[in-house]
Amino acid sequence: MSRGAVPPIGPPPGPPGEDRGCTVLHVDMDAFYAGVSLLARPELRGEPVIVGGGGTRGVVLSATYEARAFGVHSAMPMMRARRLCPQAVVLAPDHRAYARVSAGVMEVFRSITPLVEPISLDEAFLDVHGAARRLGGPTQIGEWIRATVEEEQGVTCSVGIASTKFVAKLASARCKPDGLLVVPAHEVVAFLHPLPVGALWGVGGKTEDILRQLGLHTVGDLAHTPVSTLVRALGPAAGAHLAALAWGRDERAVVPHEPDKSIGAENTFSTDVDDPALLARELLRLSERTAARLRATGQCGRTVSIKVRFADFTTITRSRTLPEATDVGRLVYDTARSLYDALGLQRARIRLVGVRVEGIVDVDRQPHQLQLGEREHGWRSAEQAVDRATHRFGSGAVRPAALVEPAPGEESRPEGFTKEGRVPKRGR
DNA sequence: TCTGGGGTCCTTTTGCCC
DNA sequence: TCTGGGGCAAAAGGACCC
Repeated sequence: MSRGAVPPIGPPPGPPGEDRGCTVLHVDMDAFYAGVSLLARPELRGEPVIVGGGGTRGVVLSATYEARAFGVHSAMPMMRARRLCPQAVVLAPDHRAYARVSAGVMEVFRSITPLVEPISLDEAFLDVHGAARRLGGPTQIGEWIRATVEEEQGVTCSVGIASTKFVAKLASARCKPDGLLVVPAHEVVAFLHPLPVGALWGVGGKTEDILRQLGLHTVGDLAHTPVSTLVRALGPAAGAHLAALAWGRDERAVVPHEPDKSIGAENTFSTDVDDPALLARELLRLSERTAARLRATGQCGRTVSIKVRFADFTTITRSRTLPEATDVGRLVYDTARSLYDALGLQRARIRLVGVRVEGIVDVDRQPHQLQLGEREHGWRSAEQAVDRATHRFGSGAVRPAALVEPAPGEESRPEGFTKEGRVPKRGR
């Protein structure tokens, strides 16, 4: 580790004391996925670069600011992004690199305070109220984080500092890229009220439409609307929540670790599928993947749900709650399959299927009742053996026979056997 | 312009029990 | 015996976030 003890940091810049009471930091990496991908391709620095799924149906995961200048942004369909910026270099995502850099960045945060709440790979809240005396004020800590992250990981980030989470988040968005912004408590309302309602966390396209029809365009408009009007239009939870946010009120604390509520996997086919055998095989693959993740994290869950998206993008879900929580892929699949069969679809054209397990608890806190026959136990042992083999030989080394058959577009060669025909080697 | 994959949270509907 | 309704949990859908 090149990093020694945290700071000493010099005297605070700017007006002294402006950041007093502003103990929440929101750190947001700038164009994170694109930035990390460029670490391996430094010659592309300064060029428009788009990171996104290949295929015909991918979307933009991230784009450099040079590409954003052409109107490209994340979640945009790749087809459109390429049309907007044909000269952009398109890179496939490298999730391992993102996870590695993210872990390094989170470690920088945790060297400041244990109160780190990761929101995603590229974003986190920090509560520095306990660190301030030791390390200097929030602004100094923010500047130290920015310098250290760039030095150690080669990517830049922006830091928003405020007394509440959501104002800190808006602040980091306002100073992007590569900036830092403090919003002192006495300036919160003046900062918020000119912003468009869509800037608020929780206001997406639909809610924005509803608010616009009420003639509400800015956060200030929202603030001066009776709560009862907002509740009628948006429901009790969202209405009351937005009314509070519009005046800068946000009680949510920085929480270091939130337990999982659900774990799942889904897949959009490269072209719509109506072959029942292929759909069943995909459900099996997704069930196995979901259960393997449950086992890897020592968790199990009681409700299995499936998601089916049709060619016209309409989406349905179906779920069933089991008598007992499980982490057994076979049981997840049997449930998913029975939910799917109950739909009674006659060769409908399907775009996506997904499998999810909800109602998650730690496996050692789940009382296990012995059942007649205990078939499940056999599957569980078998799958744990598969986990061990996967750990040693790599993913796909062992899998259900049904999954060894090629999926469409896949060559007739099991995963784990590479193009060079190499058999996976032991260990390492 | 044709929409990924991982999630969380909220609302409404439905079914069941009393 | 039939009906209404409260309370609850599960199911389903949808908005939203990164």
